[in-house]
Amino acid sequence: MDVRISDAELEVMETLWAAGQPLTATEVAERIASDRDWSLATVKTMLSRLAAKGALKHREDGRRFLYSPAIRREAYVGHESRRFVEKLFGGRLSPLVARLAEEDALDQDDIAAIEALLKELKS
Amino acid sequence: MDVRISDAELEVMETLWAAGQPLTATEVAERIASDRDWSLATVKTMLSRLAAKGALKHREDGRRFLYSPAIRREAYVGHESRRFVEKLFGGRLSPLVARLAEEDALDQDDIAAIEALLKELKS
DNA sequence: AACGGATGTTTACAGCTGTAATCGGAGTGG
DNA sequence: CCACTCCGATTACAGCTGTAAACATCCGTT
Repeated sequence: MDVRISDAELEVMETLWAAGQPLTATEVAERIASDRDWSLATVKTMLSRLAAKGALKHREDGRRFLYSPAIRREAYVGHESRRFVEKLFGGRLSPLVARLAEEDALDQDDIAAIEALLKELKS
Repeated sequence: MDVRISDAELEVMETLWAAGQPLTATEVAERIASDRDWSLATVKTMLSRLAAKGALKHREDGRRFLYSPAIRREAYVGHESRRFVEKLFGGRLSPLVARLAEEDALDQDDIAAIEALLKELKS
């Protein structure tokens, strides 16, 4: 369950998560082409590696495969977030908030959203 | 200025940051030995790679080197934090807070600390 | 039946990582 | 002066990453 996904692989996962339905390799490539500048071969490599890692599964559809995520985005993102906060901030979120605040990486909207979340938590 | 530091290398940087003074390779190894189980050779490799990357600098002290960080921890941590939030949360911190909250990864102290920080920001 | 296109699989290859062993030069005790 | 030790530098090597080309196979068309 501890699937590590590289930056490039993540691009493919994001595409599948965003699609909300199984996609063929070609479809994935088309949707990624706009951002990154990958050849179809590269996308296929990513799909194979992700399948090998168990991050996605594929179902046969005649000649081709239909790929879909095998893990939920929330689960993956939550896992990575805990890892990150653990690694650099001793597992506490507040120092991260402090650091980003210090660097003016938080806008008013973001701050308000966080406050609302925390207020919710206390009730 | 965009120094990438791997997990293992980070262990060495943390040691130097924590030391607050230049250390020899042997000293670094001693201080790390408790956590990780690295040979002195491995620590030396890390020091060389970090020096090559410009993450640390060394000064000659007779026959050996005294190593010290070339970048400040706050700068590195801030950089990585922005990268991370950018990569998984579209650059906004609130969704990260939401995710961790959802997974009960925030304790009361942490929450209180964050609220205090944000309150400070608004004044 | 042969050919070309679509598709997954295999192979490629350089750079980074984790983890070290080994080499070569300098200083030290005898 | 010589063997030994300490230290940085060089070399090693497998696994992961980014990026892709080549290969094998099947399907539909000519």
